[in-house]
Amino acid sequence: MSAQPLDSSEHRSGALLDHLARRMRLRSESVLAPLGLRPRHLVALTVLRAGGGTGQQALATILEMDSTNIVGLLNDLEAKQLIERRRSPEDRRRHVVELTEDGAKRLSEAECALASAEDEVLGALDPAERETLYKLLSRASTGTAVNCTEAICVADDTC
Amino acid sequence: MSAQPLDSSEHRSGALLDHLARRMRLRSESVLAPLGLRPRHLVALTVLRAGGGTGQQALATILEMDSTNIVGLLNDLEAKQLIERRRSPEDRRRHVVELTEDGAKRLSEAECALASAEDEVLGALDPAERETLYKLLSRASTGTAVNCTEAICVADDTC
DNA sequence: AGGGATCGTTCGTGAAGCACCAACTATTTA
DNA sequence: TAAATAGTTGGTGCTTCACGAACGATCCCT
Repeated sequence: MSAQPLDSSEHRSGALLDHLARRMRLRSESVLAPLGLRPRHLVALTVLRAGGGTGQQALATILEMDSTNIVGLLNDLEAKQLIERRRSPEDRRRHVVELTEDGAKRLSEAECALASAEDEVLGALDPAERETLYKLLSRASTGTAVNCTEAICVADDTC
Repeated sequence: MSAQPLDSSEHRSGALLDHLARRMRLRSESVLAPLGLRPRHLVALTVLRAGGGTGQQALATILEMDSTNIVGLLNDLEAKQLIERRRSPEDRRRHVVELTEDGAKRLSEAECALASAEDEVLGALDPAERETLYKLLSRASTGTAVNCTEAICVADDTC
């Protein structure tokens, strides 16, 4: 699928993506530590916010992680009461994972805390460009557009 | 520097960046293996192509890696004759690192080989959007625009 | 009711990436 | 000459991660 041949000018984003993600992650770690979160957790929470109510096998597919490793990740998050696992009524084998209120709040806090990190890494881009970047990344990461009705960053003082 | 306060709508790209980079990296590894390269090598080569002729300490700063680990990375690349270390005439302590012809060629090959991976990961974006993404990432990663006079993918059959 | 498949879970193992420290050489600079 | 800098080497330990094996619970099909 998607055998669309690109034009002659080949601009591969892979390495750049990797590079920027690394730089972002390095800064994120120190900022996120006081919140008890790690970059991976952030990714998971973000995905959950975007497409909540997924079983954790589906989550494993989205995050492209081994399902056994998903368990540990979710254990962390559940211990902190940022997510909830509920058994699906339709299929009681299934654990439906959802963000709790605390989780959404913590995610917003984390995003606020990351503002300075992002300013550093994306310093060369103006706000409009960052918004464009966000939209592109968002579309790419979910395959479908993520409706932006969340994350108003109501949280605390740091913002 | 860059204490520009963002507007009210908070869209943090960090997690998405991480997510996409991971997906890309997973696919890249298998594709790159036959070329004897790893994603990290690709990143280094890409940075070198963009801002060649840097000392390796500067490289460490750009890549935000420990300089001791840079050495190993460059050793790999030099052993494959993809880069050259030359002593700077001005400061003979310094090793100026530059892409060799082989290196540029190999990089192009690698980028071609990554086309399918990128198609998968960025499948939701059309070519114009990918180009936009590339430009944004490129600007962000170097701080300044990268002149796009390279990587015409002259290489081989796979492209 | 029985049998096979599926979801989540736990445990363990091994490889890889990476930060960090310490020591050394060659070279520049004060 | 002494101190600082660029690169190199070697080692140590932490963390992440993929992968395998086994298990209970549950669904689905016959």
